[in-house]
Amino acid sequence: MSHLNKTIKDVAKHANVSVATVSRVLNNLDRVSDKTRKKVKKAIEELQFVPNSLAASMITKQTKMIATIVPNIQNSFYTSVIQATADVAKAEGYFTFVFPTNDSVEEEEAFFQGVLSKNVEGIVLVGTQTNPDAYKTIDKQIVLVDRYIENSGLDGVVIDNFRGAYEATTHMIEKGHTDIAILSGPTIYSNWKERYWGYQQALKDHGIKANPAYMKEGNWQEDSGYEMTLNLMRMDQPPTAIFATSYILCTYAINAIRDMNLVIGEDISLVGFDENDLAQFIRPKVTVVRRPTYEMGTHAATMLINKLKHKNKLDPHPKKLTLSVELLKNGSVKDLK
Amino acid sequence: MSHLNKTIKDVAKHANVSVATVSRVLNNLDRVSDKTRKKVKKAIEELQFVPNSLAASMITKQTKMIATIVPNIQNSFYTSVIQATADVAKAEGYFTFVFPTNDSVEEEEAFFQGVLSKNVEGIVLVGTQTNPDAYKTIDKQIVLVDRYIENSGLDGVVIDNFRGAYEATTHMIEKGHTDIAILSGPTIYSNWKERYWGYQQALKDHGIKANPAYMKEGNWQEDSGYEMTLNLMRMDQPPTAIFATSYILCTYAINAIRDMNLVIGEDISLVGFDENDLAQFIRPKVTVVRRPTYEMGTHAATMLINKLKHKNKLDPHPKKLTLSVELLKNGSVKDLK
DNA sequence: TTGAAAGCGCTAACAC
DNA sequence: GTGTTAGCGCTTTCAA
Repeated sequence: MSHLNKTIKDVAKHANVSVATVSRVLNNLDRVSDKTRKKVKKAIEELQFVPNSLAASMITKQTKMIATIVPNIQNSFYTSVIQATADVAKAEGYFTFVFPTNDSVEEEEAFFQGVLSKNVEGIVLVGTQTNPDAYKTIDKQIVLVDRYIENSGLDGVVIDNFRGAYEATTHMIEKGHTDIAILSGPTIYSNWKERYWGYQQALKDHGIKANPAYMKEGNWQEDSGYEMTLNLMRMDQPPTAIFATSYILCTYAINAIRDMNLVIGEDISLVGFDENDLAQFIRPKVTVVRRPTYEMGTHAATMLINKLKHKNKLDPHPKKLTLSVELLKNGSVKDLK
Repeated sequence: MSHLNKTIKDVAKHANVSVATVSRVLNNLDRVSDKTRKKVKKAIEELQFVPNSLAASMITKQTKMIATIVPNIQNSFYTSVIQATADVAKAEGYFTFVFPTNDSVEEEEAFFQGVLSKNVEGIVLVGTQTNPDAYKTIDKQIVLVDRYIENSGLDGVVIDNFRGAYEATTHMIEKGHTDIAILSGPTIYSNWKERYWGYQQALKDHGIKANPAYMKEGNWQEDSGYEMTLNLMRMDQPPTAIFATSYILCTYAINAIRDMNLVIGEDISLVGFDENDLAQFIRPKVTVVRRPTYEMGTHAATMLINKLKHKNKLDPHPKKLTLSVELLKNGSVKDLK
């Protein structure tokens, strides 16, 4: 903020009008004569005046700023969401703070403190918390993405995790697999929990007893998928199929399988989550549960901005929008029949 | 910005002190007795008061906000830079707007307008413009990343593109290759231009005449690398080696090569830029020019924030920081000797 | 159609 | 140590 910055006052003086008039021109308000308007615009031009929207915010109580909070900004799922919110925000004239929490509750809270004092109007949040009351004290509009919190009273955009996992597992079962492993992230989050449930339900519905040794829960971060896959394949009776329930887990599973000199779709069947470079590169392509990642972001951002625009007539009922998923059968599941 | 928000005045009343005292406590200023401080803190707690840092900004001329502007937020190079600036900003108490320009000058300018009115203090910029005067009117601290503009008077963080390309090309030549193609992005940007120069210089220094038909310039976006690779390999005399000068170009080159049923390191040699999932997955691993992407971001953000902190004693000489690169010889270049 | 003036929530002299 | 007060740059009544 340069000290040399021109103010509305300078413009007023330069154009020989009052500050009120300049403000009217700036905000395209009515009741300014064409002549005055032109005069003011010329002055603005000549002084290279840039209005200080912060000062305006103090009065209008509108900052046109939102925040997008995600665990990580290098995971392609989250970047897709960020891209989407950025696009929607751009179209609506909003500016977006982006913040990675590293899935740390402390980092998230610290950021909340700071960004709330900046008066963001709302937040698109892939949160670290799972407690229904966790975000109760945040007196801002919030839309949760991917990880929903039941009974929190918050709006959210999610996918049909249960069905995605159910269909993926059923697909493997129908191909003759019964020894099906699952690589999961932390099941404290709704997304993982529901995928886990879908997997279990599919097994149950087909009369297959779930084998606890085949169920691996890692952190979604980094390379846990690699170790888990190695461990699975080194069992006395390894699974014949693996369901890797995230983009990252799938990537690491593929790497582990390759490093063991096993062939996907032959020695071991694999179903992943989300399309990704690797899963689409190898042949046969990996069968994956496809979800509309970008659309999740656009819906979330749109819901948020709609709420900001219609603050007065808010629907008090929390809305959870569930987008459907699709099983892309690409040939990485061997037919055992 | 809720209308119900407490203000410093409410706190003052509640604690039975003046607003000045509350302000002092808030900013950890001296000369407040322990007793008063405690009283104020208690009031803040009880009222759940969140200070409006925008109001403070108006007086202090400090907003603690910066912007990170990149062409795209789904490319892993840029996310690495964003992650880095976010990390540095976080450590320094700054908040970061993130904005993708899609390499559109118009979008970039529109964003500048908006974000400048929000009084960001500085900008980390992978810009769309190449004109030395392009950013002259932006009265903010700017640090360029990756794409430097000579004679712009701006600071920047880049890598030694020339040397990286020179060494990569020399490596191929030393393995006996003379028919070496290059996949480049838009050479209007310094990074591509320098890589192109490095490639040409290496050929020249080894007495190899450059073949214009082997030099392909695409847009860095999307899939141009795929088409370019196909076209190269369909030539009457295709190259024996390809230098793909970016992470994306390399990824698409790999896909194209696979789709033509050619074997990397055997039928066609390949050198890429930046490590990436795919280049590291396939065997032999792709030889790449490795650059410190995250460090580019941390250096840029650190330079920026240092400048913001020491505004008064600014070094008037523009600083260009060049980080070194490293050729990771991974075996995708066949030895023709 | 325009201007004067109050005030958004806060900081920073300056006084006591 | 603490309080009073002017004012940051802007919008918004209210008058003219």
